[in-house]
Amino acid sequence: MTSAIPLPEGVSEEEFLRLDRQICFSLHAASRAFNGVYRVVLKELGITYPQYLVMLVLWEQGELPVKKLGEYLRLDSGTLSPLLKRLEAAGLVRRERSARDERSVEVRLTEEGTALRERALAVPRRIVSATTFDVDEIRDLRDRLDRLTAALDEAALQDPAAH
Amino acid sequence: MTSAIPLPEGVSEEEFLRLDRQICFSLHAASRAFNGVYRVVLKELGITYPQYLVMLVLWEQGELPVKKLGEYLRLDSGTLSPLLKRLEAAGLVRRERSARDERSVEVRLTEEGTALRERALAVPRRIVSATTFDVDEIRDLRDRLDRLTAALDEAALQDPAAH
DNA sequence: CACCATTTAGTTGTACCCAATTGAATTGTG
DNA sequence: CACAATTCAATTGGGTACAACTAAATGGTG
Repeated sequence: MTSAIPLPEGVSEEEFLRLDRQICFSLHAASRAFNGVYRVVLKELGITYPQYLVMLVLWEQGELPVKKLGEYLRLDSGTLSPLLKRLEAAGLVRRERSARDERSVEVRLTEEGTALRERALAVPRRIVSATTFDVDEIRDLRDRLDRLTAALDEAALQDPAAH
Repeated sequence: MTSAIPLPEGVSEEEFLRLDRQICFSLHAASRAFNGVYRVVLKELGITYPQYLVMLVLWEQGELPVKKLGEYLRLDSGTLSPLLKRLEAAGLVRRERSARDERSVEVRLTEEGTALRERALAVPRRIVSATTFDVDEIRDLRDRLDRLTAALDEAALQDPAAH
């Protein structure tokens, strides 16, 4: 059984090409544009955007193992390990092997890492403001993107088999 | 003169934090999810998603200099140079210094590169289908993302001065 | 013609991102 | 208890992405 194809029959291959190109370009561009604004805003904090995402989770959750961090952010250890080392080198976090489970590494904030939160408080307002979107538009866009992500993740799992 | 802040006064800092987190995370996730689907679909063509974007432009435009390619894709030479070398190593493109202007490098398709288009024709349909979005939804999302990108690009230019 | 700013690719260094592998620790089963 | 399967972090390798820099070529301007 193939997955549902919600597109009308009468759409030409050229039309698909245009649509595909447009949506991918737009998404790619938006992602990089966001990154660009974050680069500017976070430069004064001395961290990158993915590092900021990690800090957000730590500020919210306190300490937690690399595994959990990866689940929250959907990143694997190949991405997180070097990133966390850089955060440790910057003095913002500490990494310690768990006593209970020697396989696990606990990531926790240092004094400095905790203190950084104060300076980071102004970031979201600046970012949201930079979008020129109002609260409802942002929520709406977020919902659409989440729906898109769910569909794509689903397809990535099923497609290799469907070929 | 500061840029317009379209947000109501009564929104708390915590609310901004949530919004910021959600929209950034969702965009990040969507971008990577798209990349994941492309990875799966393009594996049989032996190219990556950014390489596919380059091929799309070449299939459409014929030959063109690295500079123009970068303008179309919003990528600089630091990204394009190694990418194009890989496409050349794969036998899909050739790079030749322009006779008119020795600074410029023309990128053109090989026989093999041109031939690949046939096998790539099925890609857009599969990608669009994977989104489960219909044509209107895609166009609408594209428009929102483009609006977002324009606003963010604008902000990235002005923000350093605004501090 | 000589000088200088500009244009264009390429290189280097830093940082993500993912696939695949490694190695240590833990858990489940007989 | 022994041993296989699993879990978890780290590492390695290939591929973007961008900033800063280099180097060659071009195009004025005096």
